[in-house]
Amino acid sequence: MKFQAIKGTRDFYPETMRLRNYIIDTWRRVSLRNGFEEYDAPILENLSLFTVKSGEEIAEQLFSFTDRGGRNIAMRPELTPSLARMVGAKINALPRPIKWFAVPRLFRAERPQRGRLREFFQWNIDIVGEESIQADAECIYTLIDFLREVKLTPADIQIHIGLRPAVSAMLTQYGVAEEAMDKAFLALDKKPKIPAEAFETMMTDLGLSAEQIQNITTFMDCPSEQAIQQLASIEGIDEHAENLQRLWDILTTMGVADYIRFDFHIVRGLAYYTGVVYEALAAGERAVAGGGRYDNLLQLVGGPAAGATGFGMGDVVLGILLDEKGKLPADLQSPSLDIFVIDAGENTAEAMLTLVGTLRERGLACDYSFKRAGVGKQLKEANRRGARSVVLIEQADLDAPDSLSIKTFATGSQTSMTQSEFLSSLG
RNA sequence: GUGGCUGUAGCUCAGUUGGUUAGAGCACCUGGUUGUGGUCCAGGGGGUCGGGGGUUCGAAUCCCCUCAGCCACCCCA
Repeated sequence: MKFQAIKGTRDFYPETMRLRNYIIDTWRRVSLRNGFEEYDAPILENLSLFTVKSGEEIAEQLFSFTDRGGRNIAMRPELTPSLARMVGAKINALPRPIKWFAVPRLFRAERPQRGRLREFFQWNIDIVGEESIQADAECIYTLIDFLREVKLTPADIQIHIGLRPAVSAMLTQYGVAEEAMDKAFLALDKKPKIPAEAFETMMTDLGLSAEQIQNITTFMDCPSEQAIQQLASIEGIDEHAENLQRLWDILTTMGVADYIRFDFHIVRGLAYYTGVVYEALAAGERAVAGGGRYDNLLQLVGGPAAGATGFGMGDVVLGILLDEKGKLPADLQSPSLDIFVIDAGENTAEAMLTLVGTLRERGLACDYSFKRAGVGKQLKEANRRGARSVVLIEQADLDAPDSLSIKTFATGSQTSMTQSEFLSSLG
């Protein structure tokens, strides 16, 4: 074979396309029922839209090219800068609240590995212009609503919620210098995955004493149930602590608290998060979803001075998780047709085409065999094609008594009727 | 960018210490069961053994290079 798909990209044959559609259709359905509106932006953007936010080094991690006019063009690695651009252009004309979702196709020039490809789809949920924790709660609720929809239980996956300003204040209170803050966050992020000694070494390297490290460790390892009370020991974050309590109350009232836990290890890489941060984590997998509040980001990328909060969920890790947990719907295994029409009589080929046309016009997924074969062969094809029922045409005159036989595969039952009786039975 | 593992049919794999025309199951296609599907039976197509070079009388098998895939690290928007 001379050509193959580009590294890190996927061919979607019908079988895998059904999976992709299932995921995206579910994202869309859940978004809409939670009151979000869909938007999208171009796949191609100016390279500088991304470098202004993340620095020049980001250019190494995305696909870009120079067009014939000498402009630097990037294939978008994320959607948020485009969102900022779009919102910024019409900020005063947009009806509030701005609850938007998108399912962009994204590209990143990274080396592929489990759960990470170079081309993928990502569900984005964002609320712009609402500063209150209610907006964060709404996003997290929508995330959980999706998890429930795809049958992932609290035993399968948990949303770990952190609070970046509180952790920052805690680290300062326990002796971490301002210039060491980024490295301290990185250490906290890694802490659950590395040995305790390795974490202590990292913190010692930041100039912390054993006692300071112990204070930090004790704070971090606090159980979720005591996380909010514990915040009282940190100075200057009363407002954040109240927000976290409010978040808990909202999600409890809405009946999804069993999906969440507080976990201050969650700090999420880049520094632009300004409030709650969270990741949907399943055992043994990288994060299925991640997000938080980013009140300064829109302005940073040239957008309006408006607060925002939201999350992203990639299709790759999600697909792996659904597969391994056995949560993929069984009907993804085969194609589906409402009705397969079988030419079963003498000179009924033309009547078959007539009926197929009528059924399709009524909006039914309907097909027939290209081959003029025996009834057995046609039934075999109907079964292979995933038809729920078949209509056997017994007589060329579709209005004659018993001209049609209707057979339902699931039950094996079969009854005879005329075309008009059949059509009215469809409702 | 760094490191490890793996490449035989569309998929999962077998292939004896290097030895004749490289096999199986599944999938696919055709036919049969003589007007009723899933089962079953028979047959068929499909591989320059990832590619290139080398050793040898002879290489899927041994050596070198290369490409690809997977996994981990870095990073994670």
